[in-house]
Amino acid sequence: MVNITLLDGKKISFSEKVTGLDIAKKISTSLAKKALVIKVDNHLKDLSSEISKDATVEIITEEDDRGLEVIRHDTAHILAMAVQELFSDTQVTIGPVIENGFYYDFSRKKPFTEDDLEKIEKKMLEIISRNEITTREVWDRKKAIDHFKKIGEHYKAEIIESIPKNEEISIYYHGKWHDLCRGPHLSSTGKISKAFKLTKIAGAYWRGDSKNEMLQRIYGTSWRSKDELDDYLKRLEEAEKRDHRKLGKVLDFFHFQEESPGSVFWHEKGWQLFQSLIDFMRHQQLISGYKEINTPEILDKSLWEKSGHWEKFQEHMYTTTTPDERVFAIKPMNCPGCVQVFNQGLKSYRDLPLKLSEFGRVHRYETSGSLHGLMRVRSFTQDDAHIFCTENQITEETLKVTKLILGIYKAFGFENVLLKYSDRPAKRVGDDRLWDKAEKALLEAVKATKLKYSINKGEGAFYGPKIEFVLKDSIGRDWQCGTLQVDFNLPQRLEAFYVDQDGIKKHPVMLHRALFGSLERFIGILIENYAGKLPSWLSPVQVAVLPISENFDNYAKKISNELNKNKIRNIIDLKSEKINYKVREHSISKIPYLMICGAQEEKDNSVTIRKLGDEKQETLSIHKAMDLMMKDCSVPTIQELSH
RNA sequence: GCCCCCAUAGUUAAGCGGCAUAACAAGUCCAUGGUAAGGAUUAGUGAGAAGUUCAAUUCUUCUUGGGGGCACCA
Repeated sequence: MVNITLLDGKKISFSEKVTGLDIAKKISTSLAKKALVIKVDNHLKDLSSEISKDATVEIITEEDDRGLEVIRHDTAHILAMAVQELFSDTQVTIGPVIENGFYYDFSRKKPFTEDDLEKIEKKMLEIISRNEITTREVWDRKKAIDHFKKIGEHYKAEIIESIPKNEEISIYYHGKWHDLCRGPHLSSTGKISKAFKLTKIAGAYWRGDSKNEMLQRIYGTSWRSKDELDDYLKRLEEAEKRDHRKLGKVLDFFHFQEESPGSVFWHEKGWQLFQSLIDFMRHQQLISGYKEINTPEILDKSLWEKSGHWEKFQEHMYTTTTPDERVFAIKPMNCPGCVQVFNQGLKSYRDLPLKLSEFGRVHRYETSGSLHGLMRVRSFTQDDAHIFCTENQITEETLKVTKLILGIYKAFGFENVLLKYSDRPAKRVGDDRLWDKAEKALLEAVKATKLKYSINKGEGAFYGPKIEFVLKDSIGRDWQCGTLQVDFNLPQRLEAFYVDQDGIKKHPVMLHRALFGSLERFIGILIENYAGKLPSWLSPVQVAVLPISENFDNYAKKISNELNKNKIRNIIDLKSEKINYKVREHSISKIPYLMICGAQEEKDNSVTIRKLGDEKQETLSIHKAMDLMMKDCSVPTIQELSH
């Protein structure tokens, strides 16, 4: 007697062992048709797997996301199958499910081409049509290793060797083709959705290690139906339209060029945006008790040796030798410079916490392949600050920083923020006792924020553990922006002291923190988040003044002057084009307000305002128009933005 | 850094082993206008280096930069 409990609590009894399919059939024939896999006591299993003792069973169909994942996994399998049918010189390795699809890594001397992808897709469709039956076998470990070695599948043999001893080695057959796999799988290839597409070819290291061979990865996406697939492809297209590199060019914000790979040439408009963000941040920091400083870009090698950067960070550092043969480094971080400012004049415990902020431009040599528009550059500006405090102040100061960060992100509409806590890396400076202390203090502070956090082992900075503030952008990518690090090391190495209550000189603790992280990256994220349609306070040009014809140029100039007086960033378009043309042009360049000046307006000292995205217009007196602009275009505070 | 792909006018693209195209943008002229492109006209182009060839923008090699990934990371 086998008693099966279904998810809704209903029980079905069978006189002997049953398969998942039997159970589905018992419930309804339509369910049996739709069933893909089953979940037995929390383990996903094949539909054909036998259940011989009482269990809780869930029948999973394609409507379930877990069902879709199984479909994707199967699609990855037939991708491998198709590739091996077409290209016999190919070894298979791994092929997992990822967000929206799957990939499979292959080892083959000759690279796959775009044309190959089409051939492979055709072959995959053929395999689905052949409706090959899936069977599962459990093999002896040694037999499996020998077998895969014999047929030249050395990667598979290596995988089996690394499977924990207590796990069984399961082999799946789809017709004659077979692969090592944990499963579960659909009962035949005919059940696989035809709504898939192979999307790209890429290189990927075996086991993700750059020391290993580079394999060829084929990515694919797969969905329940053609409609879902088309939807997905459309979403990708939409995301592409928001690409900050494209918009940055169209909106005339910035450019890159060969002579300085990974460094931004900011154009007038992009730089204005940059300055608006700094204004915003400067004001917030002032309210929060920070003092702004600025330190040199180039500092003698000896200081970097002292701080530990020379030893631990050199691969990212630009250096320069002067005609007198002194070696300098261009700063990759602001901290050593900041400590020099702290060290001027003896500090008392009464001065702590001392918060020194700096909009510091740092240079880091990054590998060429990692560069990506504004998101990953070689020269960037941090909204950096170093908080010198006592051990007892760490938690409180961390909470203050967190609050400030969340407030600032929220002001831009980023409400989805995660924390990542990273502890000591292999490459580090300082005594492990100090690390124990720093990690404990920071982890406590993380817990005190009551935010969701994940732990990244060994990913801290070389001088201290860190938390990272990760936000999601409009196309679902995670970006690390803010960061906070607890540092007991640099104050010692760079001889920072304060005099405590008891009259004894002690080292302060340093909290390194950045909120936007990199201004450059943050701007990239903002452009994509707003699809280029920046809120008016950030928009580089806030108003375009458009005369209806040349006859009203002078009146338009008067309006423009009025805007200038009120510090509203505006342009005036005196081109001899029709108003239709001008409205179109400036709408495309995403200027928040258009002010139209014609006979009517000149007559009663007014302007007609058209807001970006609206079709209606409103005629206001100059006075009222200026009030509206000043209200909507000035740099706000967090408090104003958050409602 | 590694694998694959790409490089044509200010921008987006087309094309060809033998005069290099189009659209938009820019300039000039006409039109003087009321909310997403008025008309005419002018000028402007194959990343860099080497090779094959009678002839290279086109084929080959290298360099540089860019893109998609991997690795690395703010």
